[in-house]
Amino acid sequence: MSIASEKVYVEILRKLKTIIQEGGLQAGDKLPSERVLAHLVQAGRSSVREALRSLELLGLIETKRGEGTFIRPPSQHRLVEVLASFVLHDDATVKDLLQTRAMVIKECLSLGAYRMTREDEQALTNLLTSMKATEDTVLRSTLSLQFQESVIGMCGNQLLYRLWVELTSYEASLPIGSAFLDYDECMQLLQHLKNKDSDEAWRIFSRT
Amino acid sequence: MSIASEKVYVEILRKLKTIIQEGGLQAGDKLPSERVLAHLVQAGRSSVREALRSLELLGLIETKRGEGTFIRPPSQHRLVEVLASFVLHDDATVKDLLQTRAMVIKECLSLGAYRMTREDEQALTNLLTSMKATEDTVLRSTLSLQFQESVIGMCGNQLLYRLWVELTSYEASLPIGSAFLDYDECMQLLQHLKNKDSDEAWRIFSRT
DNA sequence: ACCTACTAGTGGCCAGACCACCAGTGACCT
DNA sequence: AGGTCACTGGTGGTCTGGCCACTAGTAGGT
Repeated sequence: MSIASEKVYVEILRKLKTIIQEGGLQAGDKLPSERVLAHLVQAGRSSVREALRSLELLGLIETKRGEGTFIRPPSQHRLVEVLASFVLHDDATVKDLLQTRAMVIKECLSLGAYRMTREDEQALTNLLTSMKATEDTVLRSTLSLQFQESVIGMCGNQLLYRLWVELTSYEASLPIGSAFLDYDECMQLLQHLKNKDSDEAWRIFSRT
Repeated sequence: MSIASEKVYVEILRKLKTIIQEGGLQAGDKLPSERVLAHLVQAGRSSVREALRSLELLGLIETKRGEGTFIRPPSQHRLVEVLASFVLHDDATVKDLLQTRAMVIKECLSLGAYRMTREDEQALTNLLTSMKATEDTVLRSTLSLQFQESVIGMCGNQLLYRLWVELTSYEASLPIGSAFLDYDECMQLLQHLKNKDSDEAWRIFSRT
């Protein structure tokens, strides 16, 4: 037993993280099987499963019966969403989340406006034309989200980007939700970014 | 099996939620034992444990060997910690970290400046006098940290506060010099906050 | 009245079993 | 040679039963 007699599944989580890091595993990669992991970590399979289950619930990994366990891309995390589903209707918490998300967006915009390259511009423009072309509302909202994701990503700060992803996945699960921007808004957003006017860009988000 | 042949532990989570709601269980209350739950939910104990473990990782419940499982108050939820442990350590660069922390501080200051009460002011002043009184450098830095912590906490956003805590503690573990404020800086900070001048307050932090 | 030892109940952990499922493989038939 | 199909090994999904360590309450002794 370790010095601190820590719970086994927490220990496993830690070791799992080092396994992932040292193995250089990326999103989509396959983890060792539960039985192998149990042997690697010198623990029972059930303990390994307890650890994996925690991660699965959070959307950090995905398990497929008959195939294996795979690492999920950050865009599929459900950290905030899960917590929110259990802590119901806490107004203060909701306010905190929305407030924090707003802050992240604002910061990403002000960083991104000055980092936007010609390629970024082109990619965003392409998304816009795709948006205009389609009538499928589902596809439209997907593109809208992709547009936002690209804009946020331009900030060049991986940490902020992932924060935004987590917080947004929560907002999307809200009944009111609707974190989508329509075509016009996206276009204006792009224009403001071209002008490096992050304040105006932010206004697009805040006026909903 | 349910219609969608959902995974048992997810089903258990759902039932658990209804058990909590219908039982009117509050923070601090004790849940049924794992064996009882297994019987209630018509599942094996290991599946129940997998569900409970997920909740424990998030800090939604607390398990005490020999006693039982208890519901935790929202203030002890571990959303940020878990998020940080998986988002922070792998690909987060130092630049991202500092940038994000700076943003959190800035936002907390601008929120906090307008929420500061007489009590807050008094508490901060007390900390300042303690700081001035001591010569012990260790104690001084502790007080400095406490001062910052109080300032950040005034923003009234638990999420932001905990983000700051995580980011700061992580930053402190880096070889980079840490961010303590000396007595004079704390005093100026307090003065700016009194004037509700969050921009000037922020300058104290950013000039290091 | 106080301490002690016992007991029942709890979570912590594990080994093993069986199932459903998937992918690859090889034999078989055309 | 090409295509089909049953088989097989490996995987996660789940349950059972067991043993341990720990806690709190209790019955018993002093």
